[in-house]
Amino acid sequence: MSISDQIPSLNREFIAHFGEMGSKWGINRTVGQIYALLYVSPQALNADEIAEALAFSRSNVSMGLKELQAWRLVRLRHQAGDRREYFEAPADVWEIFRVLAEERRRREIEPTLSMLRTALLETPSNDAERHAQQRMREMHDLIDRLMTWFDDVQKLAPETAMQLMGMGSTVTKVLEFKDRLTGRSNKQTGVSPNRDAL
Amino acid sequence: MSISDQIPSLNREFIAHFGEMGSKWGINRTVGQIYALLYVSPQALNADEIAEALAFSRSNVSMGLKELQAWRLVRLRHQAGDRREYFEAPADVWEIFRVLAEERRRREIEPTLSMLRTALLETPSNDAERHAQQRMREMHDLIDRLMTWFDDVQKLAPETAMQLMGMGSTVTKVLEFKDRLTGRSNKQTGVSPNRDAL
DNA sequence: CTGATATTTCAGTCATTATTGAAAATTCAA
DNA sequence: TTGAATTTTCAATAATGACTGAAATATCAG
Repeated sequence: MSISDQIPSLNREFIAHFGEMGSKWGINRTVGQIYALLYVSPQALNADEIAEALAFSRSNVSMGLKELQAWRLVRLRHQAGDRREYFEAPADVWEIFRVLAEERRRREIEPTLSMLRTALLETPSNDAERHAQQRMREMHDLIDRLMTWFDDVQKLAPETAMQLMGMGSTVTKVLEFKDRLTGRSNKQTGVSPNRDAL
Repeated sequence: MSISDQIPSLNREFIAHFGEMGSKWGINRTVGQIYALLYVSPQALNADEIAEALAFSRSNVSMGLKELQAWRLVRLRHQAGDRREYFEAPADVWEIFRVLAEERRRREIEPTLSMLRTALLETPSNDAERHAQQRMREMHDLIDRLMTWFDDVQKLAPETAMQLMGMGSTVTKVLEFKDRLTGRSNKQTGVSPNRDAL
C-alpha cells in the first residue's frame, strides 16, 4: 500500500499544477510539487513517503525539503517511536501567504531597495543620469510604499486582515470597516462576520 | 559613439540587478535587462541600440521585445523619417506595476482558480479527499479575496491608490482615509497630500 | 514592382539548472 | 561506543531554457 497509490486524481492535478506554477514563479518544479503534496496531505509525511508518492529520488526530496525549510514553509515534526522526520505545511493559508511574502521580501525586495538607495546617493553627472536617477527614485518610492502598506496588513490579526479584504467589492465598503472598529469601544463585539463576503 | 559607451555605471548596476531579479521571478534575465534599460532610458530605443548597449544578439533582443510586448510592458513608437521601431517603458511606475499584476493574474492566477474550482466540484470519496478538498477551498478563497481586493485598488485613480497606501503606517490611519473622501461632498478638494508619507 | 532596410523565425549550440546514485555524515537505540 | 537507520552532500548526468547566426519574411521609399 504505497502512498503513491493513495494520491487521488483530484490531488494529482493539484500537485502537477503547482509544479508548473512554481517554475513560472522562480521556484523549482520539484519543490512546488512537494509543497502541494504536503499542503493537501491530512497528516505529516516523511521524506521517503514523499519520494515514493511523487516518484522523485530520495536525494531530490531531501534537497527540496531543505529548500522549503529555508523558506520557512514547512514545519518539522517528530512522531513517537519513529526516528524519521515528518513534514507538514501550516494549516492556515493566510499564514503561508504571509511567510512567502515575508521571505521574498527579505531575499529580493530589500536588496533591490538597497541597490536603489545606493544609486540615489550618487551625484548625476549629466542629463541622462539625472533622468535615470529620477526613475529609480520613483521605483524606490513605489516599492517602499507597497512594503509599508503590506507591513500594516501583516500586523493585523489574520481574521482582521481577511475581513478587511473580504468585506466586499468597493473601496467604500472597505473604508466602512473603520466604523466596525471605532464605532464601539471593544474590538470585535457586535461584529458579525459578513457572510456575503464568504 | 555607441549607446553602450553611454550607459553610466549607475545604470549598469541597475540593469544587471533587474536581470538577476527577473530570473528569480520567472522572467528571463535578458528580458529583465532589456526592460531595465528601457526603464531608465530618457528616450525610446530601437532594437539595434538595445542589442549594442547590452551586447546581446539582434535576434535575442527581438525575442525579448516580443515577450515584453506580450506582457504589455512596452510601448511602440515610430519616429519621423525612420522606419525602425522604437520602444519605451511607460512613464508611470504604478502603471507598470498594475499591468504586470494584471498580466500575471490573467496568465497564472486565473488558471489556478479555475483548476481549484474544478477540483471543488468533484465529490470526495473518502476522508483524505475530503480533507484535500477543504484545503483547496481555503486556498481558492484566499486567492479569490486577494484578487477582489486588488481589483478595488486598481479601479482607483493612481493618485488615490498611492495616497491610500502612502498615508502612513497604521491601519487606523488608512481607515481615516474614509473621512477625507466622505466627510466632504467633493473628491479631492481640501485634501492636501500628506507629506510625511512622501 | 524592386531592392534596400528592418524584423522574425528557427534549428543548432551553449549555459544553466535540476536530478540522480553513491558515498559520507549524522543520529540515536541498544 | 557500536551499527543500523536516516539524512545530506556531491560529482556526474540529464533536462531545460537561453542565445545565436543564418535564412526567411516583412516593410516601404522610390
